[in-house]
Amino acid sequence: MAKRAERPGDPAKLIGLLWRPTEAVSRSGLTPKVITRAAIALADQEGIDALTIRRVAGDLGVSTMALYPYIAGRSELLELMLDAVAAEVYAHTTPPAQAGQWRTRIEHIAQANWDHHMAHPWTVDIAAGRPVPGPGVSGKYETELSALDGLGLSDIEMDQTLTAILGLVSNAARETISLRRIRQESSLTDTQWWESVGPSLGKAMAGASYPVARRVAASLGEATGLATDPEGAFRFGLGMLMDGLGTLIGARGRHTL
Amino acid sequence: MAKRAERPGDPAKLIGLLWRPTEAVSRSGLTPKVITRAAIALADQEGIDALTIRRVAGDLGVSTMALYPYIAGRSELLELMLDAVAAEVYAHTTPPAQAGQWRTRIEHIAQANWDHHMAHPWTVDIAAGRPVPGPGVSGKYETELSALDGLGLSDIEMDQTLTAILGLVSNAARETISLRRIRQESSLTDTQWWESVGPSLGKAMAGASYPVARRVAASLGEATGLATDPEGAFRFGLGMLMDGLGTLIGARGRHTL
DNA sequence: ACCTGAACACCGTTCAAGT
DNA sequence: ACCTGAACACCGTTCAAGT
Repeated sequence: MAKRAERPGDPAKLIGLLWRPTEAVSRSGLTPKVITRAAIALADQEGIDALTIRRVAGDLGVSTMALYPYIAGRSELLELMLDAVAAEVYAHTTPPAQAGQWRTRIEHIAQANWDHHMAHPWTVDIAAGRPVPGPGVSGKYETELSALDGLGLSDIEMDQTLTAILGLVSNAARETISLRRIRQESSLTDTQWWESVGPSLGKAMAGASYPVARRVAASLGEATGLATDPEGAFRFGLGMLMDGLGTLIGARGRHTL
Repeated sequence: MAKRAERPGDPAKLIGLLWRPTEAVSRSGLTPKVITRAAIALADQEGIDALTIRRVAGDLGVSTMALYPYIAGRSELLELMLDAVAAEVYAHTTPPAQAGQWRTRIEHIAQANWDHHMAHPWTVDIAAGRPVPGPGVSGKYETELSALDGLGLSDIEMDQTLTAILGLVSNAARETISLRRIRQESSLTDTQWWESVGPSLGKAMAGASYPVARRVAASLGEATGLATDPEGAFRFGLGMLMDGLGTLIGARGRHTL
């Protein structure tokens, strides 16, 4: 974990980059969009740790410092990347009719975000600070809120419901992705890992006893072959959340409709 | 983001460190526990980026390389830290009676985990891979599953429900913490940030129109003064989740009880 | 047996210099 | 106007050497 001397990032400059990126092509062919595209391709293929300014510049065939006038710095580049992929989340998708079942609309949102995280795994590595004030993120937010509009929720409840749904998705995605990475790096399969850990763990745990945990872990292992099943947890959790939302909407409906 | 040459980490060695750490005190006074404690103190105060092997060694007054025989490497140290703080989550807490309301028990779990993340903000920065096979994490898991036991859920449903609850908590915690960090670093207050972003954003967005997003953002701004309210979303989401769980348990109760 | 220090192959960003 | 290269102050981990 290097110090990396990262600057906070200038919001006004960022707005310009997000909404009115320079289209003018200089002698090297660099533009904010070209750089952002190269950075996304790199992060998709090799992960966030491989995403260094030096590497992106190398991939584009220019010196490291050539990028700075176009992207301001690393944190701005990350925001440009997030906004660019956010614009694609619902691009290749036909949304369910607004007149139909709200459960279908919510499942559509959850699935699109799940697919999004799987297509761009680095999205789960970037800590969301203040919202990215760009066209991609704004359009995504508009699409998602619209699916929750007209159910009888207050504006704030709409935002909170959406946050809860997306939180469930990104949490499961984060765990799934980091499990996947560890599997790749460790060169141990899950079975091998358990074989390596199991016996010493059994001996080490000899004194202590965790009756419920032991029972649940055994059931999980039988059913999934794993000690943890983030995607299953996400689908189950989403179902419960929608059941709760149904109760809330239903109760209001009796009063207000 | 440096390459950092991080090794995957040896599971068998880790088990030993977690369950039977060397108590023998060498001439420097180093033990796994002493090192882990120093690392936690550093991460609590200065964050995960400040947690370097070099810094921990410096704080302990030894050379960098003196730590390696005791902790194996950085990734093992992180797991030792996670297990140590996991053991503290319910330590200073009186759990609600198992005979009482299950909602109370779930709220207690959620609150304890929220407090835990706030006390040790670096816990949201560490990607959970395979579960940490230590006494702290195992004890925490046992406590939490016990609170969900006997409700009529299957073992797998118990695990998935718990994952959903903890996911909601850690997601809200992660957003709250990274917002807090950005506020500290940027030296711009939220109001100043909006004043800096607002006008240029208004001009930039002139063409596009996001009617629902605009309305919801305005309501959020009025109510909370913020563009995002992770903690509110977490409490609202947890309520919905528990409503859904209640429906599920109730429906089964009618059949099975 | 335990600890140290140099070396390796990296970071993001600055600044002055080149074309 | 646009791009380059050296420099700064860092990383985790290796290995051989010291006490």
